Amino acid sequence: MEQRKVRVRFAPSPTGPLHIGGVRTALYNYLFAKQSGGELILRIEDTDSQRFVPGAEAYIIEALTWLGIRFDEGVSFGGEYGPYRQSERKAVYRQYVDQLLEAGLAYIAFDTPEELESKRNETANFQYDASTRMQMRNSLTLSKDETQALIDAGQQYVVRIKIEPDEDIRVNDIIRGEVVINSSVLDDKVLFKSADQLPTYHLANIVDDHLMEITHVIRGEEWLPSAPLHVLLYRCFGWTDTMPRFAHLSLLLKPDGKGKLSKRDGDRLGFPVFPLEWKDPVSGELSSGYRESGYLPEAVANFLALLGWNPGNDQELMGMDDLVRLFDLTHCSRSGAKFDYEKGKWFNHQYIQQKSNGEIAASFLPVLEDKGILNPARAYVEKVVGLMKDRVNFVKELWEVSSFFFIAPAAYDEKTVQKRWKADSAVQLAELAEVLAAREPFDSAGTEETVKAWIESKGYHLGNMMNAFRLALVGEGKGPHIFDITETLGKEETISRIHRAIRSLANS
RNA sequence: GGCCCAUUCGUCUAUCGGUUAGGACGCAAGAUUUUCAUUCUUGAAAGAGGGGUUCGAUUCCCCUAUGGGCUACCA
Repeated sequence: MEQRKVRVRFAPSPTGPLHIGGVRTALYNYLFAKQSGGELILRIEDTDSQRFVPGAEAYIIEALTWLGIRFDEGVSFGGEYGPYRQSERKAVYRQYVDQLLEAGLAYIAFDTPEELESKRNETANFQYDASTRMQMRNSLTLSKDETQALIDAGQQYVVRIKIEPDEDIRVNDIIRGEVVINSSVLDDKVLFKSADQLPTYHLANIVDDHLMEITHVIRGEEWLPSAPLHVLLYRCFGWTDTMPRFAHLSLLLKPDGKGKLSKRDGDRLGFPVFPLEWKDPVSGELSSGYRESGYLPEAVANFLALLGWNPGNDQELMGMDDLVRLFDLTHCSRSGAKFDYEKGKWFNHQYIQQKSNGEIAASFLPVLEDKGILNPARAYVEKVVGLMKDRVNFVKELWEVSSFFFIAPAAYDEKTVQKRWKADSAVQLAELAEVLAAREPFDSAGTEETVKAWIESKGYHLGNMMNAFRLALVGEGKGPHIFDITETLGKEETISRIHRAIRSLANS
């Protein structure tokens, strides 16, 4: 068999923001293409003029770019096989529809939507197929002249594929193995619509995949039932020798309950189901995105990759390079994966730890500005980040745990005061302030040594002393190592906070 | 309703006939620590049910149940 260069495509419909499941499909296509040294193509399947949403296409490109998914060809990326927007390929499809018509593999049907509707109502399980098409109004039941007359009269019609009954159609799926469906359960699907004079997904998909020399179709499980129809279409066109291999991915399911993950689950359960924030152009409704929620793209990619695939061992933390190297379609699971948002947070935590303090500080700066901390010293922010980043899942959470580094406590946590502020705390801290004033340099380890030696010489209780000290610096009973705090705050601020605490807690 | 796909800890999953059924998230406990976290250690936690095939089934086959998808002039 001829060795063709791997070419895969991600082919979304611009009907709204890209769903996280779609993002995963795009990611798998990307990983597969990269590891085989192949090409990834972005094709926009906008053959449903009714559901077109402005801005969706740009959203899709921005989202995938953010995640690090790079296309080699397609809408906005150029290439030799364009145009890559199906609405711009009308003439191409018409030509292939005519080819099918001439070969007698498809036929013209005049039945109106209303007629079909009433047919479906009066006949249970009505299906437009070999068993019923001879009772309908189409080019099979009408004479050639009658058909032509109707067309000339401007009568609207669709083109349907003529499926021969009673044949087992085999689809070889990389993930699922051989799937057999009898052609009798398939209906004579519409290939070309009268309403908008565009092909349906089925026709456009096969024609484009063939023309664009696609070698592997990696798509969602929702397409599995129509895969036999697609196989049949390749046969009708005589393209079976270059028919792509199929891989149908299991779906992403709701974390709780039943069904596949939907837009509403995000709102209901409080996590994003879209990569980027999206504002519906009509309703104005805002849907949250992973990017705006503080996720690192690497974390999202890693998390998503593992939802339905695994490297065959225990490895979980994988950067894009690792994923490209390890990805394997045969290791994709056949069953749907419930979306585990908690694990997604954990991945983000891991990737925050991997980033340098400088990088995290850069994304923390806008948060600080938002909190009124204008133009903080960059080195100071980086130092704080280094001390605090292992406590957070998201950059924005850094503020909650480290605000005391930027704003001296104005109030002191009541419970902590009761527990940690002893009768002699004020006196002891005042003495401590003097010891600190004399200490030079003010580094963490050296200061700790000095203070501990002093406490011991005075016979003070170490725990009581330190806890009161912490209360003075932080305002509550938590935080990093206390001398890391003093080093970061600096001598002047440290001593100032001690006096401040004494003033307001002296009577406690 | 019909057709198709699936079914291992709560969740994501490993196992490609023989394992004390492994890992991770989450949860619990302990250790470390002047605090809160982090970290580390430990623990609880699974083969849907029933038939086969086999010396032996989580693994292969069938049935049932359950879940999911599709069933449009939507993709």
